[in-house]
Amino acid sequence: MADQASILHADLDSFYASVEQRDDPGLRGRPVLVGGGVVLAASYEAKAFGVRTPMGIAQAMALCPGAIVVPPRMHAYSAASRAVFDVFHDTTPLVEGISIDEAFLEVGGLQRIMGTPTAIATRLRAEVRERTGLPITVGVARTKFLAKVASAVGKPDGLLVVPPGEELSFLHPLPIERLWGVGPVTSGKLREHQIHTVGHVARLGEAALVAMLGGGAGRHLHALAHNHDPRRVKVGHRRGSIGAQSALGRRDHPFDEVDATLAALVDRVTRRMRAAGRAGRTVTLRLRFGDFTRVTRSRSLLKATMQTRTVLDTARTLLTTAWPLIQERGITLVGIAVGNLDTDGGIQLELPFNTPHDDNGLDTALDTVRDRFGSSSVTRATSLGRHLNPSVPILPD
DNA sequence: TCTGGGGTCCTAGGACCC
DNA sequence: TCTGGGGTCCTAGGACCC
Repeated sequence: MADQASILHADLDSFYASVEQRDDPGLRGRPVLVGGGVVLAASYEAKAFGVRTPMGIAQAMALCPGAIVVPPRMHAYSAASRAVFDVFHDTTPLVEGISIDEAFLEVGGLQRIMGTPTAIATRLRAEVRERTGLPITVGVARTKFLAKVASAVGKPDGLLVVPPGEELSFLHPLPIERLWGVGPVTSGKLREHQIHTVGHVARLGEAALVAMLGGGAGRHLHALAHNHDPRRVKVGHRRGSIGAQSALGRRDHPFDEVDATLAALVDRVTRRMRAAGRAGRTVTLRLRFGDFTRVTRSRSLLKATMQTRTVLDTARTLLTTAWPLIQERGITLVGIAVGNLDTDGGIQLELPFNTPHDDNGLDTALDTVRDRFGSSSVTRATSLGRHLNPSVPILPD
């Protein structure tokens, strides 16, 4: 681990609500709720009344009767996000975006030019405020995990630096819910065992945690409680799936209605895929029922696609197979996602194989590709499909 | 606390391959 | 004919994050 706290976690405060207050001076200093059915974001004035996301608007209004409800303006938030990320990129090339309003920045190599991480973080906050008009909190630490905890503790509109040497005394008194990966289920299990703070978790020992939570989660939490987090700030993150979903309400929904919703969702998703230039191979149908249980049904295609027709046909097949379950339990949400976005950018050749493992056919095909695109563009060949007419994607590096 | 829309990662069994 | 170890891919579910 580095000997200096050089990872910044920058996190905009109540992002959607802050953008609304910035763009409409009449909302400043007042409790603002962004959302329709549920609260997507609440200003700090509203949070002071106990409003949280994702709370129903009705419930939030009961807690905070003077709140002003604003419908979300996603385009404004995307634009604001881009402006903030411009400031990040002007600070360091090592920026890892995590969501629309959050990023990690590695500033360890910039000391000579830009000053200490603390100085850089201070300047970053001022610059975000100046250039975008938005409040932002920055946490600084040696690990990603701790930087993120620091920004959460430092909110709102704050800067919190955790120097090496003070890490565990900062971390251990915090409640277990501060650990990344501890949600309602895991926190319930831990609290059943009278484990309430991160310090408790740290003293517990890995074996006991693994027995309680399973291998993956147990080892993960043990490491975090000791501030062991070797992950570096990573640039050039590409998402692995693109999806859309829609809540349906608790009444009865005939097949045609669900099918029409599904078609609209597929249209939205494939449009976004084409705009991003990404093709995917696995189509997943997401369903939620009246009792709030969920299931997924998925199907992997032989070739990656971004075509509305292909995705819709697959989605419809999945919906039809799941229909008996839907009739039994009542549907309240339908969603579609296309994943396995990994063959995009490749060139696909359909080979007329007559027998499996026709290596001559494959070699001939690869020669064809080398002739057309140059030998350096052929870096990997995979045969998909096990018997007849496999399709062979040739992936450039 | 009765719950939106967008994602990520992990686990596990089964089919299939060498 | 019965057997092993090591691996990938697919499907499904679950927990979690913002």
